[in-house]
Amino acid sequence: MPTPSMEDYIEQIYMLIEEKGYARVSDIAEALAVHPSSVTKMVQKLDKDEYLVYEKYRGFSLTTKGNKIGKRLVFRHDLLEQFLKIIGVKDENIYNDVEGIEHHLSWDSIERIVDLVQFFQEDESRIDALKEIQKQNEAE
Amino acid sequence: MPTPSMEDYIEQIYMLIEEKGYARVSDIAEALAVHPSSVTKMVQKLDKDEYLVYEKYRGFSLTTKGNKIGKRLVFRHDLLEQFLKIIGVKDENIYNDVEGIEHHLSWDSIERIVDLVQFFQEDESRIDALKEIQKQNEAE
DNA sequence: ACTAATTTTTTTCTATAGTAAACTTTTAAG
DNA sequence: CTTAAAAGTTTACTATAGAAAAAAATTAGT
Repeated sequence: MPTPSMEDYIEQIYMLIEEKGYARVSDIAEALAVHPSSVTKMVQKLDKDEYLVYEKYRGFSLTTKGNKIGKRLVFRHDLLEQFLKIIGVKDENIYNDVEGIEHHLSWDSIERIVDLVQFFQEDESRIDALKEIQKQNEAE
Repeated sequence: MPTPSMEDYIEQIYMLIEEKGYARVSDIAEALAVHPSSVTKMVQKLDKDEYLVYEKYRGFSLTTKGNKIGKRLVFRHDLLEQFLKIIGVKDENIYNDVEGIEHHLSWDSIERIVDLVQFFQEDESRIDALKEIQKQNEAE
């Protein structure tokens, strides 16, 4: 099982590869706001654990295992962003909150949140009712 | 700002004091599943940061600051348990998930979850509608 | 093709938080 | 009131993850 930090890297690498076809150390460092030296170290660990294949100075690509996990991590991340958005969390808090919690929820909880998002999407009046409660509570 | 680990200790100490009037190193160690030596070390740090007053071998008690924070942490923990319960997460996953995420949500998100819990509590048919969606999704 | 700039890697260092084992203090039993 | 057990503390060690600075490799400009 990858650690939370390993998950951050796998997720980010997956997204970069999806978006640009490849992932470089400096892109990852930038996206995760860490130093390139930290990226190199982690990439070496991810290679050892077979999430990717690493060739010094030449780059790396996800293994089947890494790719499969990456896909799930991105799905989970996007779901949680959607969820916080729906319940009215301010945009400026969403990224950090998702970043913090995504690694700590069981897949049971994730599935329940899938249902919950669907619950709100399939009948917009539910969102309105929630907003109404928020307005009430805000007033106090 | 306390780290996630510090929050765990403050929260646990607050609960023990509420429940029994005092908190001992061994109780905390037991509750958090760490060794007594880890508790001593952390208690010393919490004393240095003025969340509690520590007297070697004699015990400790929360400062006003520690008490105020402890109260909020326990509130947050209980809220998140309620939330996961309502959306149908299995009991055996709730504790770990809450333990994982509680330190990583902004107070903005916490307030939105307060509203969400109220949304479900104030009209039970909403819970039924959610359960209906869960049944559908489970079938697939 | 050569050198300068960029990118990546290595090495050494930091902080947090936990453990094990030895040690000290407190408490409780006789 | 002494001593054994229990509770708590210290010290030295571990792992994870990140940073700074120096070194190495790659790439880009001329």
